[in-house]
Amino acid sequence: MTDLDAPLAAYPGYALRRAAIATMAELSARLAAVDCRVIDAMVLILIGDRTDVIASAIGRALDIQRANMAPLIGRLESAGLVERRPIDRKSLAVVLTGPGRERLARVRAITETFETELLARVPAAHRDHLLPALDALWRD
Amino acid sequence: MTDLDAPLAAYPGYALRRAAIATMAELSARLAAVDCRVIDAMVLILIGDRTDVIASAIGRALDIQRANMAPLIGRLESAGLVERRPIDRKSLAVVLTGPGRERLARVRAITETFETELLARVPAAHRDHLLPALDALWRD
DNA sequence: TATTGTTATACTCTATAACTATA
DNA sequence: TATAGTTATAGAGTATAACAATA
Repeated sequence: MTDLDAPLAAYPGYALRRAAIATMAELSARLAAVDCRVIDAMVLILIGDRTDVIASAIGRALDIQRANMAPLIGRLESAGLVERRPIDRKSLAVVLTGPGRERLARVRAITETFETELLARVPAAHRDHLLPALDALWRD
Repeated sequence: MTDLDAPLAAYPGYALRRAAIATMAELSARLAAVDCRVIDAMVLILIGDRTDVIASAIGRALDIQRANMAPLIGRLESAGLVERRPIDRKSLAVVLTGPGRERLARVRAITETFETELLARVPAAHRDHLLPALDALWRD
């Protein structure tokens, strides 16, 4: 039967929404294998080897409200993946633990595979345009 | 200061997520002026002049669970924008009312402007590649 | 004065299960 | 047997307000 969403098909905003929902659902399913959510993976990758990253800065970089960082980091800490290290008497660095670094390695492997496959699904003629086009829509 | 999200910057999946969240937040803010959510706008545009569209079919087309269609259509009905017309003793067509068609006209105007501006923000060299690239990521 | 971390809270969105009724 | 509509419910995800403590 004819596509019922034909009236929306020409809108890049619609395609952007549908593509993001579909791909994030797929990534979410893959990260479940290592007990991580998409947001957890982003935070772990962002921290990496650094020992100077505070929760507020992570929130600003990923557009997560400061108030929502507390339970997020708390969950990662409860899972033994990160620890809070005092920088001064006000700020706490969020640092990966040993198990956190092991988890990051697995998260990186899943993410790299996912991103490679995502890009491979884009026809070659359009492939190199995707990232710059998307970046123009939110980095500015 | 250096971008804290540098370790994520090369991932198209990350850019896709950020771009979708940013653009949908903008569209959401604009549609609030006519008391519509993004999902409402999509449903109104999808229905248009048709009188043969049932809630389940809308759900399949937009990837909304059947169970979540009931309150969604109920809300549009309470707002006087749609009515339910029996097709047979099992199915109900969701049809725009007079006020629904007026609202749709305003929604279309906002959406067209939004989509035009969205595309204008993409550098010309990449512009025509965006929709086909995105479509490849979820239509298949 | 601005920033950090935190708690509490409310709202939206979404997914699942279960039920009734009809094609 | 499959589909349509509905209700109830639980889990994410997110936004706001407020507070104490420190830069």
